[in-house]
Amino acid sequence: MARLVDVIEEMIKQMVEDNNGSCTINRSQLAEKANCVPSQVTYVLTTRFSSGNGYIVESRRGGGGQITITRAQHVTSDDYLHRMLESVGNDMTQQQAKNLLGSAVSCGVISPKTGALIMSAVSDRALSKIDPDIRSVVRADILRNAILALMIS
Amino acid sequence: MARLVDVIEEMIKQMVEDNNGSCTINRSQLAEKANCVPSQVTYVLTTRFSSGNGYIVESRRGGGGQITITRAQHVTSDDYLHRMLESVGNDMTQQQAKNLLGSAVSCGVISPKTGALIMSAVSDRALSKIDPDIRSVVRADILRNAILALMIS
DNA sequence: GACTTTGACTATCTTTGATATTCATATTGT
DNA sequence: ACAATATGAATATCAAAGATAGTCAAAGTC
Repeated sequence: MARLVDVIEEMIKQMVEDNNGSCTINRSQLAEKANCVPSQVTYVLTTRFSSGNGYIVESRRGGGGQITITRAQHVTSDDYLHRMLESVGNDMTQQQAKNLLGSAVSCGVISPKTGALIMSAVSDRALSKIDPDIRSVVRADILRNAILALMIS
Repeated sequence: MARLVDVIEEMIKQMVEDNNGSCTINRSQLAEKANCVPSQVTYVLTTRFSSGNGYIVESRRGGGGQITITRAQHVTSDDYLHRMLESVGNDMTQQQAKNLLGSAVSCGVISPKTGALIMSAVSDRALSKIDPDIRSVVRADILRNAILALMIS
């Protein structure tokens, strides 16, 4: 029942933490360990380790190819918030928002309370009255404003 | 004949109460158990578990999708810490400690920074020099003392 | 008439696999 | 030797299939 994405996410995070904030993996090997196809690893990296989530991912193909995941060192909260702001695109699903805020919370840039507050403000429930066609766009708007408010205060 | 809404409402409330004020369900499974269509569950959640009713509902679609219902109750930090203290038994594994602290952090009772600090203090890594036979017992001791310190401060 | 029940359709997230792209190294032609 | 090419070994991409939950309107019930 455990989702593959969660398993792989946890494996990578563990390796990063166990190794001073950075780790290098072999995609095929990790896929084998997690018992999945290699592209699943790529999926996890794009959905859970984007720059918006505070990680830098570099890779190389070909013989001896590899992927390096580094937890970004954010000098200041302001810096982090700026990057957060940039990573909010034109639209954003609930899940994407959750990931983004969760990362900010786990980095200590915002408090859990603040994270929960913002999350509740951009949840599908809070926005249920909005036409689903534009909901994700509205969510992105609210999120950008919230982040700006954090930057000012 | 009891109405379906009431049956489902009761089932969910029971689960929430049985599980420390929060439970996670699978919509289809619950619908099957209640012998109804899945959307009926959604209907109950909207009409009986709205934020106005003191509940927070979060959900996720897709594979492994789920719905989490949380009773929003006001518990003082001190209450929480007391319960935490009680739940630390005679011994505690690293994972149990992680779960306990994670919950406290996500409830906002302690900051992520504090959670990480305590976790590092009771990690297997920190306690590696201790005989594995008594490690879990020592961990529980440290944890109890740490929680007491939080309560006093 | 208000609330409940149902089900077809939609939206979102995950998993898989086929194909494309890139890189290192071996091979070949001159 | 050198440059060009072929080969094999990785990773990236993308679309289709699968798995859930949400929406909405019509039908049913009290």
